[in-house]
Amino acid sequence: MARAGLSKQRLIRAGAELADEVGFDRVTVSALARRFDVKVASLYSHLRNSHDLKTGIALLALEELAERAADALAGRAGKDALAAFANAYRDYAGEHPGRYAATRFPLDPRTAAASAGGRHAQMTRAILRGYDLPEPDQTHAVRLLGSVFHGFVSLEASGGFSHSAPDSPETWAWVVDHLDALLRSLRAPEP
Amino acid sequence: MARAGLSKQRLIRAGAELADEVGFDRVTVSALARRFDVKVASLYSHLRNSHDLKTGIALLALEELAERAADALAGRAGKDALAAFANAYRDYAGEHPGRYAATRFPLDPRTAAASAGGRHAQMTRAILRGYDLPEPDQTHAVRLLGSVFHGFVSLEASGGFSHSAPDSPETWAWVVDHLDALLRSLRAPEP
DNA sequence: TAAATTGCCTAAAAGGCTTAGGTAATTTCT
DNA sequence: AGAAATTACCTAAGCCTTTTAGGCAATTTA
Repeated sequence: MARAGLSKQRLIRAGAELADEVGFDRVTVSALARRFDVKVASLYSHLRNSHDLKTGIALLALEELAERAADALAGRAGKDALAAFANAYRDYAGEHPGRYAATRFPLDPRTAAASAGGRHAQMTRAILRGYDLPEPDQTHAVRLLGSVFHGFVSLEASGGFSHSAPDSPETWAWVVDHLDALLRSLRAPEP
Repeated sequence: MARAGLSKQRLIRAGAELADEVGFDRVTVSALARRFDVKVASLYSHLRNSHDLKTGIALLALEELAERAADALAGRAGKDALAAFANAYRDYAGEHPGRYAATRFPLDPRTAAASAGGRHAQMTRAILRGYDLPEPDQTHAVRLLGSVFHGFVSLEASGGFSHSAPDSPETWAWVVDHLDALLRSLRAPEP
């Protein structure tokens, strides 16, 4: 009997595609087995359990998102960097809704520490460096940006903005604009 | 045999409690039946299906949250109203994490239209009235507030802010403060 | 080519969702 | 109050997902 050529990597990758197609919370070991035309139990040679699969998808998504954000940030500073970073975030969520949802999958502390999650915070701080904020404003600002980006993307994904003018890209630009203004207003005074 | 005295209302109420205890996505018809010491099939006289139960919990939560927000808003205006509204939101999510998660359950358009969701948007607009914003800034601002509140609460719930100083209530106050400043800066010029 | 490993299989248990159809408790009507 | 109608909960059964145990065949290694 020919083998299907499964591996943890391939399964996680296919799981991510499945998530984008049907939603992260509908990703199931069974559905994945069907996709490879293989019996369910076969997947358990590669995955400890269903939680393991979801964790894998989450880590993959965090990695991809971090890479996109890093690319977007390269060679930019100030508002330019802020906008590029914000767009990388929103675009990724738009193109890969299931993967984006996966980035919210709760990771146990050890896994989280080894994930790309830290790079996200690092990049946000890098953007803020251009605004030269004093502590503790900088930390507050990291959290504000995280909240706005995640909140916006998440409300947009659940259709919150879809039935009223102006359309949501317009609001997105407005939000980035005013976040920039807010951050500029916080610049540390010259010594 | 004595009856348990089930009803759709009671089931949804108990489902909401269960959600707060174990998480909204772990709310299950079976668990609910166990809680009432009744066979699973019995619940199907009161609920169409599991989706129906979750929808009910979502509607309950939206209702409760709207009521709290309305109470918080009563007799306040300007920054005072903004802070009270924001706190109502955050406090509710802190006290009732499962119910809060339920407010994000996707409702079909007809159900959503009949829900308390509309009142939330109305209240946000009421707060903004105090800032006297021109259109389309007002709509953008409604969305910004929604994004920040939801994003913050959601990141806080998933433990995003818990392992670093300053603590998250401090950031929350800071965020409300600077949102107020942002909104004030947008006030329509005197005619 | 024989031995060791690996990849996928069958089988089965446990738990969740849902429907169909039945019996006992309660309410309503006479 | 007693009969009739309704309601509340039950048993039974089918289907789906997760997970474990143990087996055989394909592949890799020696």
